[in-house]
Amino acid sequence: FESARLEDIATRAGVSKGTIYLYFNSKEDIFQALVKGIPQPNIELLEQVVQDASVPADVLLRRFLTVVGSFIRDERMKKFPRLFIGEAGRFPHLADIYRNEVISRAAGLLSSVIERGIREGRFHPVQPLHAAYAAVAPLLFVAIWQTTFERPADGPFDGEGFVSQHIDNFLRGLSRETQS
Amino acid sequence: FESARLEDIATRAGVSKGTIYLYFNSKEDIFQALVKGIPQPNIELLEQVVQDASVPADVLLRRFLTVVGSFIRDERMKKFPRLFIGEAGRFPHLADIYRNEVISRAAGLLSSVIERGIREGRFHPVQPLHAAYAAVAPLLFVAIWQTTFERPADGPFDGEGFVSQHIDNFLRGLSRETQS
Amino acid sequence: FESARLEDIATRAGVSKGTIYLYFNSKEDIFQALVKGIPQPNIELLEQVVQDASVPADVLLRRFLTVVGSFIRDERMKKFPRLFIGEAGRFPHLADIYRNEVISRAAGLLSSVIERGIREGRFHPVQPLHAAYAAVAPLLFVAIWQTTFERPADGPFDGEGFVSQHIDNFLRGLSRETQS
Amino acid sequence: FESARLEDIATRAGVSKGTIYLYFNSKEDIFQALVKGIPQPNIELLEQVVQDASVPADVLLRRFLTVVGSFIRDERMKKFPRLFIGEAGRFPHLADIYRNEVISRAAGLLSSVIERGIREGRFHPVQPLHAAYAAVAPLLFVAIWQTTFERPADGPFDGEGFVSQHIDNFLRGLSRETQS
DNA sequence: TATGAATGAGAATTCATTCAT
DNA sequence: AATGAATGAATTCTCATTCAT
Repeated sequence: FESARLEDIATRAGVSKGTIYLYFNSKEDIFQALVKGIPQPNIELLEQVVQDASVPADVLLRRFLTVVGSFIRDERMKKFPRLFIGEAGRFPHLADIYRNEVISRAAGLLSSVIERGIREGRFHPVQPLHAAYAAVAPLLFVAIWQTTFERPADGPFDGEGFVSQHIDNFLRGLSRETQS
Repeated sequence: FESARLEDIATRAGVSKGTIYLYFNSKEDIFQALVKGIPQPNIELLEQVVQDASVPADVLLRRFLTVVGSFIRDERMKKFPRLFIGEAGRFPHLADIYRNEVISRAAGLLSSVIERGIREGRFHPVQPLHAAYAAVAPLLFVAIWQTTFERPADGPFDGEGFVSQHIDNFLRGLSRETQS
Repeated sequence: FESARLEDIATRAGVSKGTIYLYFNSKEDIFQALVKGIPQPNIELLEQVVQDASVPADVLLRRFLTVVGSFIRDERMKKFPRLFIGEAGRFPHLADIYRNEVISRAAGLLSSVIERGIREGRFHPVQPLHAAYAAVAPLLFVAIWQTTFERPADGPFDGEGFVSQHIDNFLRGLSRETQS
Repeated sequence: FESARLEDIATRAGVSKGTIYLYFNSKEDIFQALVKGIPQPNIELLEQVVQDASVPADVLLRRFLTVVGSFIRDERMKKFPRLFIGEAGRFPHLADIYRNEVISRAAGLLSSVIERGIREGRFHPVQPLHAAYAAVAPLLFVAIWQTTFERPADGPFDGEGFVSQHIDNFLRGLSRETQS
């Protein structure tokens, strides 16, 4: 699903152009279905992760970002950000869908964890939604980098190492206790 | 230059489509020139910021990110990431241009500052290039968010506040000394 | 059978698209069968109407046009002219079918009645085939008007009144005796 | 302009597909322009024909139908009825345009002449709009016949003779005085 | 006999690029 | 140097037709 060309999507799915239209009414429909089908179940999983109030906010935050980080390194998820950013010009409605169904929901969950951490005195008193976006941005960066800018000649980008270092660093910055 | 359609570029520049081809050989050329014209001078400025070895790495890092943060909130710069990500499908070479001339150079500079900070014992011993990307990702996020996902109904996104909080948090996470 | 799309035809017939091809080799075949099934029995009825040589030509003509006029206001018959005219672009052979099996045969019959009327001195000495077409044209007009141009907002077109007035007027024009 | 395929329209106009879109925004636009450009000036001419109140209604009617009859045998006009009937399925709006801008206006004019003839006692007291449609239907028939059903093998259809006989017959039927 | 998933040629439309003036 | 009319390859979508089950 990485290409925006309908014919490529069809080829990759092992069918022909026409077949696609048996299942979707338009290209926009396909994207809508992609969003509903792939990231949304993950978002629902995240909702459960967050609800566990017995876990300290910093542990929860680490867990949350780790889960998002591995989601986004999944081959199919990885392609979403670039796909939606690229098609946003042609189909502005798609950007709204991705924002409302994925980004805003994930950021909202994350922001609530951060808020709790602040209330509990574990986190610095930051603006929670901004912090949520800042936490997620490097994860999106991995997806965009690997699908758009990475070149074989560079050798592979160590997404896992990058994500884990980012989480460590982000949590160190957010937490009030000194951490060596 | 916000639109990727050649006709819009021409209209906006106040000339006709044909005229563009007197100065550029192709759309790719135009983008290359855009990159040379707008972000590159800024990159060169950053090169100078970095060369000042008398300034402690943490101060330099803050300075660097502040500068990049205000560059990227400039109306024209803001449009670049989305523009290049969007066109990367059709013209894969464009992504290379942006990567080589902007992202890699900025990340290289940043990475060298971080490396120095580690050597000087001020920063945690992180992978410097990864840290550089993680530092810049939220800044790119602002640009992509504002050009692709922001909706008037939400009220404006406070880019300045977001960037400044990110810099504080990032530096807190990277530095070895405790910071309240 | 009002739609020209094979899928609609199948749905309306309560079978699947594939089933249609068990009975017909092509869309052209279906149309041919449609013509055989619906207008042709009517044409055969008309053939009998015409054969009654004991009836004066003007009476016969009125009878003939009245029958055609009520045929064509039948819901299914009404759709034929538009259907064949519309498909003629893609399948030129379809036009031939409708012409040969319906129009030409009906016009031939009508023309023979007119010829007899002329021989009997009841009708003006017109070109019989032209007169036949001119007699039938307003009937086709009703069908085309109602299926293509009529809009609910106008209120319904009084097909019956139109046809009956046309028959009166046509016969008045064709007959030699003065008629008030 | 007889074909509904955009590429044929372009070829016939001596340009390429793309060029068409410099002048029209869509296929629907082309049809709209065709209606405005070709039949409308003729309708305006008819409006003047009708305004001459010094001419008896029967003379005016003959003049009107003769003019319409020669219009419709013009190569370009001839193609309109079939074009609009054929495309009406895909673009219902086009049928409205043709109806409102051409058929209804012409029928309205004709109907007013017939009304006058009835008031003057020259014509039988018919329903004027129905009579107008009945007068015009054979003229449309010529257009549809020649563009859809005529085959070279038949020899050419004598459109002129057909029209003139129809006018004679129609007027004989409509007028109150006996005419041999 | 019946199905319905799959096909692919064909149609409308877009847009980077060319070229005569 | 500048124009803008013209091009045609590429893209989305439709629909008659096929074929394995």
